[in-house]
Amino acid sequence: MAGSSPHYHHGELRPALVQAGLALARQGGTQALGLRAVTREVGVTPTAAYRHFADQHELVQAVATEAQNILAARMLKNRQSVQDEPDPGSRAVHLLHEIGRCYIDFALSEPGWFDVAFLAPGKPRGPEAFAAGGATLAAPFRLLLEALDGMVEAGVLTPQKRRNAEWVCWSGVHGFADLVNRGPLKGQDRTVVDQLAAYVVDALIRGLQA
Amino acid sequence: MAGSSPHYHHGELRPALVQAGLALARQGGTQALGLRAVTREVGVTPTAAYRHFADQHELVQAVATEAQNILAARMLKNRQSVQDEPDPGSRAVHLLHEIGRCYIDFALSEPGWFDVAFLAPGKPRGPEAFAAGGATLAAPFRLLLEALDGMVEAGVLTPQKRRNAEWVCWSGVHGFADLVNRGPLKGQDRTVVDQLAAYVVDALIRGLQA
DNA sequence: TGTACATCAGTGAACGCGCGTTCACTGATGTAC
DNA sequence: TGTACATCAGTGAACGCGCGTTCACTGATGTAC
Repeated sequence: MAGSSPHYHHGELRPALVQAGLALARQGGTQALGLRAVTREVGVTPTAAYRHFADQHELVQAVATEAQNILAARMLKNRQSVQDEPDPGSRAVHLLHEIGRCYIDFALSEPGWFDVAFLAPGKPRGPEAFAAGGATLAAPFRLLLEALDGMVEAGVLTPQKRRNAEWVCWSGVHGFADLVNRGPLKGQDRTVVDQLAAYVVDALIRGLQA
Repeated sequence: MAGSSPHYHHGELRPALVQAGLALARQGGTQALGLRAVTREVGVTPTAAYRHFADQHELVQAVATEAQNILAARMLKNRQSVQDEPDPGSRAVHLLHEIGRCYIDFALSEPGWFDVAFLAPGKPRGPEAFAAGGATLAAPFRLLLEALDGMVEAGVLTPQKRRNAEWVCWSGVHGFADLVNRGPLKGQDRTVVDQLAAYVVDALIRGLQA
């Protein structure tokens, strides 16, 4: 790392820091994202980070966004596999199912990234960041909204039941992920957990439609 | 605190530390439970804690259990209010509803305690602690199981759908709580959140029964 | 093309901090005779 | 009831640690003439 004297002068330090942050977070979650740790990983002085981020929190935030994007990319990839379902209704339902499964799978297979992406403490903690904006909305959440809207279009979810549906979905998968990663289901067999995950997602979707 | 020289010699230091821990956690969550911070609060040397706890983690664990018990007590209290429902079926359903609502309400009104109780990192993290034991099972979780069993007895939930039902419930309320406390719903109006909570719990229960 | 200069992304040293844990100790408690 | 003693829950000082952030600086980059 430090051996090759990378010369970040007027270079790509910012993205390099974010990438290093991703690598560290993958192993150790949010708490591995010390400002010193990240700069050390890149082979640069701690102070250098302050040219690109106001403080540690801003760095963590950047890594969090990147991790969210990784999940979104996986969701999009999985979307292909549902595409060839002929019936629009069951295609829409399957898509939602996939999104839920993908969220949980991400949490299980990349707990460190999941931690940064969805559990990292924000600093000021206002509702603004997510609220209803659009640009600042987490990418995976946007895909969830699209999937739900798609169900309405396909006629498998009434507009009335569309209301608040996103919170039911997100609560369910997010909670399940947390129970498995840090709660009572921790250490359970992966196959058991996967079956349970499928069941939970099923129950959630049934709850939406009922 | 330190002024009155409390003389914990052969006294009640252990419970005093747990109580102090609860007080600190109420404000600052798990991260406020530094071993030094807790002993300082009681007015005692950091070293003294090691007579009662093997290490910091054991202290945190004790506070966590206490916080869980507080929630369980609240759930039991709310149970009374459902007791006078005449029909056994709708009583059982209402009870489950109350338990869910209670969990979420606890998370919202006592985020610090909720954090220690359900989000504090365990140290070794095995499945043993919760798994299926009984004594080591978190008290609020036991109440959830009872409520679900009650629904089966009352005939409003088939034994087949009883399977895994606890995970659907817990995932949903736990996830919702986290979304409100630290996620996208943070800072939202309390009345809005309460309505949303009721809707989510409704959807979950419907999902179980459908 | 070559020189003088302004910009600004890095360096290196230092700041003050609080943490968990250890060690040898002391002095109050409770017990045996 | 009184004395000698063992127990053990506390003290106080020290350990080594890594953290985020600041400051004055330096030296590479890119620009103007």
